[in-house]
Amino acid sequence: MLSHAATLAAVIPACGMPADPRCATNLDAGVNLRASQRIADILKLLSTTLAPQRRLVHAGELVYQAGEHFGNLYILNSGFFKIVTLSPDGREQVVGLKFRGDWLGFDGIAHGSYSCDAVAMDTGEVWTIRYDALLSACADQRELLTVLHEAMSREIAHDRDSLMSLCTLPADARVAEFLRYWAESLAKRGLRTDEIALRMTRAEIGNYLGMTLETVSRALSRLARDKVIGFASKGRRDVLIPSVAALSAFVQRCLSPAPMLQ
Amino acid sequence: MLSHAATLAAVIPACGMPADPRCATNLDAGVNLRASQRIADILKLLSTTLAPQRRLVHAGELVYQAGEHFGNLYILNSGFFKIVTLSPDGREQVVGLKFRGDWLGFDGIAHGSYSCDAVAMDTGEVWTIRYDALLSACADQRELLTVLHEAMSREIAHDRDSLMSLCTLPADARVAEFLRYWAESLAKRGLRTDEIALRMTRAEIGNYLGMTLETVSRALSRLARDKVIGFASKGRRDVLIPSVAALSAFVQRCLSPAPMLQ
DNA sequence: CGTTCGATTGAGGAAGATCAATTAATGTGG
DNA sequence: CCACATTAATTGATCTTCCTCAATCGAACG
Repeated sequence: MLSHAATLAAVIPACGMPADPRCATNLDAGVNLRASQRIADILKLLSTTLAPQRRLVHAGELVYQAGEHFGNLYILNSGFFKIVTLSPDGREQVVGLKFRGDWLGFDGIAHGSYSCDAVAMDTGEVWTIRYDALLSACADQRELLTVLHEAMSREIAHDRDSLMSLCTLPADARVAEFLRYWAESLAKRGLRTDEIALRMTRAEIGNYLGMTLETVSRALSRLARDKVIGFASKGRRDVLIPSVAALSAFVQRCLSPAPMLQ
Repeated sequence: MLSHAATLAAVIPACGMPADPRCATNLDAGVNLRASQRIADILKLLSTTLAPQRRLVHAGELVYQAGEHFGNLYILNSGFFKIVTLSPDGREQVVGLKFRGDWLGFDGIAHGSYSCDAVAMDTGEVWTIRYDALLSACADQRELLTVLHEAMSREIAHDRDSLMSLCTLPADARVAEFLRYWAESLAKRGLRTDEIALRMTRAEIGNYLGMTLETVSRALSRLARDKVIGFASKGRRDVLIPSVAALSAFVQRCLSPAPMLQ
């Protein structure tokens, strides 16, 4: 059994869902520990070399705003944030979610002004770094430039993943994948994933995933019915995720039209 | 009438669609001329300071491949390219289109290997730049670093626009917006936009826009029926765009449910 | 000249949007 | 602390959009 799993892993190295869920948990534990440590290291590096201005923000407050003159990049030390763009004709769209260690404001570099709003979804700490000061510091410290480019690269790669999910997954799978990504993000920051507090309304989730709030609600109900997720005792805002692997499995099940139970 | 339009423009300053199309054309001509010149300047700068290896690629050939070890960034001197990602479970997705002056390979910086394929859609010239050589050059020349960061920033901002289109526009509008973006991209490179050769099949366009090839075909037929686009005499691959502003107007018409002719 | 691939168009069906009603959670002022 | 108002979530019924399946047509190519 173990050897079979090992063979599978060798054949499909990029596959995110090994046969044995416990195996995945153990593997991921190591990966997440390293990721969590790396985020901490980077924050420490930035803190010591740049002495960023620290700012506490509360739910609903803006880190920066569309149209505002670009001059700073922001790094999240804690909290959860959403990136919202507003089109000229009034369409509003959540285009990103940000966690501890993530950078904000890259979109401003090219245009000279930010093209979106960055909104706190709960209380958090934001570090402000002047872009020109960062560039100066990068001249001395190559490590800093590497960190910056990695952050931008990761954002580009992740946006492409989002595009893929939007284009290829049916609604139920998109919701499951959304929860999986949220749980993964928490895990990579050393946080619990068995009970997560989505700080977004169904409408916000739906907006982010390109569907209506009713469809989100139905998808969540279906996930709960299939025991892939649960709801916390108080309210249905907090989601219980017994197994992140089960979420991945649900996504795959949506894609294979073969064995659809009832 | 004119004063009414002027009032509207004042109220909605960010609106991309002035009342008088000729006005838009004249304005855009200036913007595009500057954009075209800027692209040429950047290519010249890169060429002189980095002496990149130049490589000719033909339709269907890969610039780089998913999984390949990261070491280079690529700059397009000519041609049209698509970025394709393949998920572990076999879903294939066109996640980007690239033109002269665009950079390829940013996604590789974070992971250490590219996460997608870059495929030429016709004959073009690609410049290869070693990433570490680029960083070294950036240490001496601040201008180079600015150019690099602007390119990454633009990619991030554009990915968000794509996300917004996917999430908020109905199929017909998405196709119109796709054509508008393509035309805009050509204009910014000093190329004609009244007759454009889409080097993609309906299936590829549909994949990129998150819809089926039949829906793309029907959308194009509808656009042609409404005289927003036309088809070149030979075949229906090449699209005639008498007015880019008319494409924008069509997108807006799809969004306002009010005056739907028949 | 037939073969193949891409595009178009139609008919039917399914996923998801819209509309509407109900319930649950949250907050507010008395 | 409660009655009330408000906002969020759920669920059902219906309708629209888009997908799927299928047939036809056209262009390119050996």
